[in-house]
Amino acid sequence: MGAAMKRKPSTEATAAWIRLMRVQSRVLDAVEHDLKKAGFPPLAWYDALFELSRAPSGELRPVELEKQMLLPQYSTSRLIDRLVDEGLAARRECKVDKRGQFVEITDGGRELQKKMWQAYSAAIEKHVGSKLSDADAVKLCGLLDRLGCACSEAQGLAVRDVASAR
Amino acid sequence: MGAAMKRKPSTEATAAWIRLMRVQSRVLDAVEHDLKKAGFPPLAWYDALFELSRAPSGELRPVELEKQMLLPQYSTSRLIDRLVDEGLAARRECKVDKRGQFVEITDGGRELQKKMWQAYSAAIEKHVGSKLSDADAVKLCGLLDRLGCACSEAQGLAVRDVASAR
DNA sequence: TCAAGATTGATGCAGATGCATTTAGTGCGG
DNA sequence: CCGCACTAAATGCATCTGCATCAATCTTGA
Repeated sequence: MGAAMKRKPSTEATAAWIRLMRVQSRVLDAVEHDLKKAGFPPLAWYDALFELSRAPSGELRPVELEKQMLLPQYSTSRLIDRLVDEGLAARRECKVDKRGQFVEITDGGRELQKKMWQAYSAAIEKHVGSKLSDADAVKLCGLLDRLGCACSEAQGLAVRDVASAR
Repeated sequence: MGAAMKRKPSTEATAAWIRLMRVQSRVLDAVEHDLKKAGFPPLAWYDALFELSRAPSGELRPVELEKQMLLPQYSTSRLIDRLVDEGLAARRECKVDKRGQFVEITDGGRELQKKMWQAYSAAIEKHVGSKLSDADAVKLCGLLDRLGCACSEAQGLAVRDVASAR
């Protein structure tokens, strides 16, 4: 493994990289914009509420949430702060490990999650679904999955459950 | 166009949306990480230097740069501040429109852009190229292009030129 | 049993971002 | 020529992020 292992990407790979960055950015901006226009908080709040809502008893350890959401630890900690400030979640003590805690979604949190899904799903349909046949969406998934390394586990779950999330 | 137009996305579309977000985030993180580990500034600096370097005379109006990079105005303004602070670009007055200015890449800027391309291209190959055949990369491009609305113009250029950028 | 190390979560600080507004200059219609 | 709407770019302010570090607690192994 010398300096020679720094190989150059093909034109095709570079083009795919650029598309991946640009298209994701555009689509995400569009969806976030729709959500904000409808008066909702950022997508990250939805993701957190969704993960909490589908957890047993509606509660998770921050460290679990962190893994699900692929966020850094401090970022999760502050997101929880905000959810708690807004009454969407509550911190509960963890008896078996006093360092830790549980974060439990509140009724208000569940309600917001459901309301957001209305707008969120409409935005996905508008910015993704309407531009791609189901067959093409499947092809796109397959190609993207090859780029993500070990992302299939958490991802697979999320996909299945999001789809049935209402 | 009543409330009924809020249609629900298919399972496939939702899965594609999730993959697009997660995979992009992972791949971008990986590439940015490699770049940072090699001691380089963020990718946005490269993009700006690249746009400047390929512009006629190596200079652009901030408003042009903004359009190329799909960044908000204030963000471009501050990015230019940083490039100028580091001696990678210089602000030059615009005689035909005194509100405006030109931003010109310096020799140091061109040099950094080239050095970064070494690490950047290696990272693209490592995180994208090596995981996808050229044919699959082309397929991925095609599918992604259908999600991005009018992104083809600037994108097409960038792709062609990035590929020949050294 | 107890010290060393690992793990959980919070936080101080510096820098970045988003938003609204400001400053300066252009160009058009009257 | 002037006023008014418009565009270019910068900036004040609040918030958010990343990084390093901290405090508390748990676990391990001698």
